[in-house]
Amino acid sequence: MAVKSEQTRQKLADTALHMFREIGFEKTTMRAIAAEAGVSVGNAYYYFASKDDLVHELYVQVQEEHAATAALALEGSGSLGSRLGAVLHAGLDVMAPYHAFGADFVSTAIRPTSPVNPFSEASTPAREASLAIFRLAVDGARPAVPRKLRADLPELLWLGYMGITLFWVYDTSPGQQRTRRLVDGAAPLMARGLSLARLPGAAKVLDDILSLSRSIRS
Amino acid sequence: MAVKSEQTRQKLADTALHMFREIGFEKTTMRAIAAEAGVSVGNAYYYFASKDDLVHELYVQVQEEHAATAALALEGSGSLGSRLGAVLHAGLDVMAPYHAFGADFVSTAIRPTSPVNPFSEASTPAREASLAIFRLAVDGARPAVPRKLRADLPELLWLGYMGITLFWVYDTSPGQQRTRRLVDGAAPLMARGLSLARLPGAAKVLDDILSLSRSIRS
DNA sequence: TACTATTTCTGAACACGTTCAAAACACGGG
DNA sequence: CCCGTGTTTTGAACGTGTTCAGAAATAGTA
Repeated sequence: MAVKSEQTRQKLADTALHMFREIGFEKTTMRAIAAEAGVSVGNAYYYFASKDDLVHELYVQVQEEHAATAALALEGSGSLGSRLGAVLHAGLDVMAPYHAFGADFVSTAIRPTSPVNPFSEASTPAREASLAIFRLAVDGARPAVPRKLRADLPELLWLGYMGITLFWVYDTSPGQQRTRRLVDGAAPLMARGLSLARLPGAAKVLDDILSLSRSIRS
Repeated sequence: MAVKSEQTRQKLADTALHMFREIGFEKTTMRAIAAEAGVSVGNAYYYFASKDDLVHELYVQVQEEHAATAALALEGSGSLGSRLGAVLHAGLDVMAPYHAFGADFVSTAIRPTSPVNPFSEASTPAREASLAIFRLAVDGARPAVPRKLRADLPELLWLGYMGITLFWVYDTSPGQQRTRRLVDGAAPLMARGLSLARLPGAAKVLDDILSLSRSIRS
C-alpha cells in the first residue's frame, strides 16, 4: 500500500528535520536518523538519495512557512519599505530555530550541484514561491513602484534576501539582532533609493544598473 | 634538519594544489595526495591538520598572486572605475585555472569554522593583503574619492569582490565572460554612483547607507 | 489458494577524512 | 659508541556517507 510507504518517508523526514534542529548537521548521521526512525540505513536511501536531499526537505519546509507567514503580513498595503521589512523579518522568524544549522546549510546550498541550491532544478518550486512573495510585496506597495522597475525588482530583492540570509548565518549577536537592524535599516533605505529614480542625474545610473542586470542574466 | 621537514611540507602542498587544479576537489583524496607525494597518510596530517588546511594553502597562494598582479596594474593613476576594473580583472585572471574547483572552494570557505573562510583568523594575512589592494585602488584614484567615503570604501569594495567571486563560481559561460561583462559594467557604474554624492537628494541616501554599514559592523 | 512481479527493506561492504600508538630517524652529550 | 630526547613517519583503525545484492513483504492475477 502506498500509504505505508508515505509514512516511512514522512517519519524519516520528520526525524531528520528534528535532529538537524536539535543536535546539528554533523551529529545527525544517516545511521542515527535511520535508527531513530526505526528503519535500516539502506531504507533511508531508498527514500532520499543523499543526506543533502534531507536538507533540501528542510529548505522546502522553511520556504513554505515563510511564504505563508509573509503573505499574512502583506495583507492590506503599505510603503515598499515597510512591506519589504515585513517579508524579511518573517523570513528571519521562520529561520530562527535553525540558526546553529545555518552554516552547514549554506555550505551545502551553495554547491551548484546540490539539490539544496536555491537556483537548482530541484528548488524551482521553493524558489518560485519565494519570488512570488517579493512580487506581492512590490505590487501591493503604495505609493506604487515606478513602472520600469516593477518587472525586475522582485528578483533583485530575492537576491538581496539571499545575501541577508548569508549575513544572518554569520551573525552571532544575541538573537541575531544585528541582522534585524540591517533589515530595519536597509528596507526603507532601499525604498528611498528607488525614489531617486525621479532625480535626473540619478535616473541614468539606475537605468544603467537595470540594463546591466538584464544583460548579465543571459 | 629543518630543511627536510620543510621539503616534505612543500612537496605535499605542491602536490595537493596541482591535483586540485587538475582533477578537482573530490578526486583529490588525502590518500592520493600522500601517495603522489611519496609519504604516508598520517604524515600528511602531521603537516596539515585537515584537507581544508590544504585548500587554505591554495587560497593564500591565489591571494598573493592577485595582490602582486593587481599592484602592477595599479601603478600610475586613473579613474576609480578603471582602477577598480583592473583589480577585479586581475583577480579573475588569477583564479581562472581554478574555476572548476571554485564551487567546492566556496562551499568550504563559507563555513565560519573553516580556516579557508575569508573572515577567519587563519585568513587574516590574506585578507589584509587583499584589502590593501582595494585601499591602493581607492587612494590612487583621480579624480579623488570624496573624503567621507575614503575610509569605508575599500572594505565595501572588498565585500563586493567576494560577491563577484561568488557570481564567477556560478558562471558557466565560456571563459566566464558574463563575469567579465559584469566587472566591465559594474566598475564604472559604481564609480559614477559615488559621484552622485554631490546631488543633494542622493547625498542623504548615501550617508544613510554609510552609517548603516558602520552600525552593522559592531 | 498458488504463482509471479513489484515495491519495500536489510545489512554488509566500500572509499573517504581523520586519529593515534608506536616505530624510525636525527643528533648532541657522555 | 651508545644513550636519551625530540622530531618525523608509518599504517592500522574508527566513524562517516553511500552503494548494492539480495531478502522480505505486498499486490496482482489465475
